[in-house]
Amino acid sequence: MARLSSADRRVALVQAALRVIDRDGVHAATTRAIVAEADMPLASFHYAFRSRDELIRQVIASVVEGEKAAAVDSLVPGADLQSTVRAGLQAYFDLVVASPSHEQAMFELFHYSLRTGDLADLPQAQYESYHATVREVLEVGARLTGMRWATPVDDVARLVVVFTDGITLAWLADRDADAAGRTMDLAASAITALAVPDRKENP
Amino acid sequence: MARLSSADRRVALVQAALRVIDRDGVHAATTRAIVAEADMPLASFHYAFRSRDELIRQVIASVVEGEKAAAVDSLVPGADLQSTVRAGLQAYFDLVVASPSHEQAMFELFHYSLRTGDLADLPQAQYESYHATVREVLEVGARLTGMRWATPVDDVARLVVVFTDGITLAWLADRDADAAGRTMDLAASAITALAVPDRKENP
DNA sequence: GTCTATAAGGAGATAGAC
DNA sequence: GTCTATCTCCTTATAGAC
Repeated sequence: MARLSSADRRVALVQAALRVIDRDGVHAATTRAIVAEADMPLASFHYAFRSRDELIRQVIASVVEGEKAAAVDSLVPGADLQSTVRAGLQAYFDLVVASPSHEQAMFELFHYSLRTGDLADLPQAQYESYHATVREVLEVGARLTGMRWATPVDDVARLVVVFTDGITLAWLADRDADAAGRTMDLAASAITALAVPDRKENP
Repeated sequence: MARLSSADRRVALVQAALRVIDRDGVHAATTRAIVAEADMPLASFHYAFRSRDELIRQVIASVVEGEKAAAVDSLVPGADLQSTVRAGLQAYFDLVVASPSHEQAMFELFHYSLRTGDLADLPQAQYESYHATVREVLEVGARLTGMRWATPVDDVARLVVVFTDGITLAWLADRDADAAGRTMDLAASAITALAVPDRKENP
């Protein structure tokens, strides 16, 4: 194997850290566990990162980007806005069920940041990114189904994230996919109720 | 100070642990930090509890009880169901704002349990307790305002917990109380939409 | 540049003195 | 019964050999 550049080493460590966190949780992501996962000697860690928290910061930036890509993929236009929203929620939920520990890891990273002085700026940025991403999806979804949001789209986006977080937590606790489905039905209705037909569509 | 019985010692340690967790997070709640908070020698810890996780189990049982009491207190009947629900959400949210790190601690304990084999049974019990408590409040709230739930009350209760969890997480991230208020407005509407006038009230 | 070896400190749990 | 002193293991970080 060729020697890695410093930048490549950082990327490899971030990916290894994410694998460890997904598998065993944030508290298990020690420098030793991470370098073992990346198959590197321990000293390489502090050659690439100043501290463990500097790596965690990169990990969070990386996963937030990943969520953004996943959200955009979730837009599968349906017959009307309600079925589009319901399908989007289901697409997200399917990801959660496929890798529950990844979603757990997202929450753990969030709470770890809240408690860590050096990372205290991350939670706000994380949720701003979520809200901005969902807002874009909402705008496209409404346009594709001839609707517009009667409530400020910022507030609708926040509501959607509230739903996805809450639905995820409840399912992580009881693994009741049927109940989660019923909550998503209610959520899709509540979200769709905030839109009205777009008059500009048929002038 | 008189010597404490074994049972009293357990209670004192659980309360001390909760104070440490609220203040500094679950990861900071080491046996040493807990006995220091309780002003006891280190060895007392393993005299009262077999392991740290056995204490954490007690802490979770204790805080879940606390949430139950708080939820019942949140029932302040208003003019109609919607304002009653809105006031209940606000009462909960006021508690979050008053002690954010306590609500953070609840989430941390939840995620810690999910990752810890010995405690893996707790998250489900924790959410069952939440759902049961909210269900009772919902039933009383509907009755007091002459309404009944047209959707199974179990599903409504789950939706309410989804809202409170999601609203709390978003506020912990951006501390935007105005945005949280607008989400609570939307939530109160969505919840109230699931109830209908109770025909039996005026036979 | 890279890695072995080690420093320095914190963790849970317990042996054994009183 | 109670607590001091300690055991053993694991952590982040770095010094210094190659």
